Amino acid sequence: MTAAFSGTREIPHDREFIREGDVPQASTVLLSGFAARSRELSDGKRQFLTIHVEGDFVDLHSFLLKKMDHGVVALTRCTVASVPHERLKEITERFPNLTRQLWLSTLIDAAIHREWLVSFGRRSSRANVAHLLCELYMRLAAVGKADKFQFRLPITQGELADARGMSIVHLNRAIKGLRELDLITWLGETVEIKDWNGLASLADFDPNYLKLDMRRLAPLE
Amino acid sequence: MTAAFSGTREIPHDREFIREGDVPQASTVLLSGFAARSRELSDGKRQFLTIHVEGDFVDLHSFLLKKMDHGVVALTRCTVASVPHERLKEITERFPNLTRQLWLSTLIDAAIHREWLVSFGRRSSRANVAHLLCELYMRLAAVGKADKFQFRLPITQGELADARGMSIVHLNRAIKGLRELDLITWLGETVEIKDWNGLASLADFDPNYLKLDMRRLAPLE
DNA sequence: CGTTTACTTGAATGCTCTCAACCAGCGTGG
DNA sequence: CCACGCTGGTTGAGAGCATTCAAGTAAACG
Repeated sequence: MTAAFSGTREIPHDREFIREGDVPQASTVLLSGFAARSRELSDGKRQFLTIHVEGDFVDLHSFLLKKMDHGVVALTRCTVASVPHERLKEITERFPNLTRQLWLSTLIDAAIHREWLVSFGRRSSRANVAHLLCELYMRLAAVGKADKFQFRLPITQGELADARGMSIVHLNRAIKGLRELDLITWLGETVEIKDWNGLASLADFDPNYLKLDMRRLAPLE
Repeated sequence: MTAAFSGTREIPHDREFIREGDVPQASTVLLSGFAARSRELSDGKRQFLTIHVEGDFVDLHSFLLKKMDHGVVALTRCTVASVPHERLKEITERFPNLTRQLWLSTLIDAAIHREWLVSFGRRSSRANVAHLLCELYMRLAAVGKADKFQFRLPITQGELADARGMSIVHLNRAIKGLRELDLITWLGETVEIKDWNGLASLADFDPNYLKLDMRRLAPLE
């Protein structure tokens, strides 16, 4: 049923390919690259709401929510595919199992939001950053893009700062802190977690919320 | 189809009636009172993830996510009803429309999470509090529990602080700031928004995310 | 090469937290 | 009836955290 995808598209780096206020007629799956859901305030400040990795539906919720309450920006070059909402409607009419799988996928998005809320509200800046690294490692490993506690993270500190709700400078110092604690190394674009247990315990990280065991990599196969 | 409710229950004030780690066999609807989804960190800090008002499903996501990644605590005396997951399963097998309605309800939860993320990450403390007041006013008005820019909010500043990711003292000063700007009054348990436009513009509040027009008050009628 | 982009660091400012005290209202028990 | 203790709200002060501004470094690119 890869026929559910109507052709793939390349998105250049830095392009906001879905905009707040849009009413998409199709939902978009990220096939490669990194993207972020993004919200901008009237004073110009930007907040990312999730970082997406390959295999993620970036706006499945627009199927029912209609109008986008945030944009989606390509943090790297991305390739994406679309699933028309009409097709999703058919699925919900005829395939309850698949429907629940799609629903589950949006529920995991919400679980990630909740974990970020905890990070923003109650974790120290180091723990906040540590938590994101743990999350990304687990999610990337689940799609074969991380291994042996290493992964490529080709996104800037400015973008990471927008993902953590902090300033660039402060994010930088938080990373420095993690390095000084000997928890990670970060050379160029590759992150290595030197001490997973240490990092996870600093971050109070429990991977259960990601439901990696329940996820199907390609929900529409 | 109110038969979907299997009897109502009273929950005393302050009781955590769903706990992190639980695997509920039914989902719970809040029929009256205030409740909050709550997560506790190992150092004892607490973060609320949503405040629920009457009419809300507090853990519909447990139908598919199975294991709770947070608790739910009664902020006031509450009355709740349960919908067995078996019943929900039937609905997803037989009633696509209803299924989409339930799915939508969890998508709105996620939209609220996103708005909180923006508040925590990028809004000033005053704007953060202002945004919550705007949100609660709109949601309470939608269920007939707010009117003429007034509503009862019978929850403590300690609880509000946990809902905003800040300390009690700082929350108190943020409220003080809103009072000094002549945006609100707050006498005992009743909040009055004296200047809706002022409050909403300080908070950068746009009610679209709540999808009040799409919501059915009782999704199971 | 010179320019640009990203990372890093220092310093000053301002925001937020903790600690501590005080006040008001309320319910309890004497 | 009043004294007491409890809870919740409010304020002050100091310490610590995070932001901004600014400068310097390094790698990437035309």
